[in-house]
Amino acid sequence: MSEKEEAPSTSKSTRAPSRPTLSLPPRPFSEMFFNGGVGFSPGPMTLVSNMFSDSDEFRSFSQLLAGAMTSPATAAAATASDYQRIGEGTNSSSGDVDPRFKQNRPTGLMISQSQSPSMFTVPPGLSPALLMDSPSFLGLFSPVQGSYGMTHQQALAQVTAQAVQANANMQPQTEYPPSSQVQSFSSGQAQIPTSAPLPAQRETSYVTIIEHRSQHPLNVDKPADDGYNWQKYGQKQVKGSEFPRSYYKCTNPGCPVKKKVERSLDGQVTEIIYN
DNA sequence: AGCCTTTGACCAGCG
DNA sequence: TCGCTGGTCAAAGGC
Repeated sequence: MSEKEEAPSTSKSTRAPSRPTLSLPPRPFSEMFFNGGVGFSPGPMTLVSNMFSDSDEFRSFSQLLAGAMTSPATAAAATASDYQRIGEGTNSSSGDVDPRFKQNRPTGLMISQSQSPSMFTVPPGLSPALLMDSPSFLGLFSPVQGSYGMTHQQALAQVTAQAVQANANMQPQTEYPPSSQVQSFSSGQAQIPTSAPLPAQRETSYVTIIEHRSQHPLNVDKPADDGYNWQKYGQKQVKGSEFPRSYYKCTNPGCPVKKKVERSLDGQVTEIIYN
């Protein structure tokens, strides 16, 4: 049961003890979402894109997440450190970027972008299930009332939306775990492929959020308790990633959601991708 | 007994 | 066509 398999011997340089920390491009994404001004039907991409625009209401996403944590086990901070690379790929100013971005998870990002149009990631600490009850989002996002019985795309959109709203709803709080629990949330701005027009159709939208966070020992082997039941169905050491990637699927009846989790040896969740 | 994890094998996509 | 890689399957075992 060791949550720790063999440490990937392939690792280039031992894990850096410290996660990249960037200041977060804060913005009341809740406003962006709900008052975006566009009577819109934002896809996850749009949502997240808005989410990470600039603002100074929040200093870091970790704060948001911290507030969103509903249980100690999920208290954590996500770092959007990789956001910067999202959609940006290697074009543009790759030169002024922390090398870690390129070294640590270039592939993850690429995968997220290109392999699964409907894929998106959500900070693990969020509680999709909790958000299920969020009328505003349901109404906003889709006419669907529940998470099941909807299309895969809808389910995806909803989970993302919920996660997003969770952040929005929780943000008022300012109390979050001490620094030991929350690593400073690094982030850049979420760079969504600019070339990709934010479509009216959410079918094609996708969002990738890579998060780094401190993980409580208790929850080491399981994905964040987000209200869904997850069954692990595979694990792989992915090339280009320092840590093994675990594959989970939602075991709730009719739930099409799957997620991939990368977790470091010390239990830190390094990446969660819902799709 | 049922659910979940583990893990090797298999398959598909891509260069 | 072949090898690599990521994702999934399914049997076995544990809790």
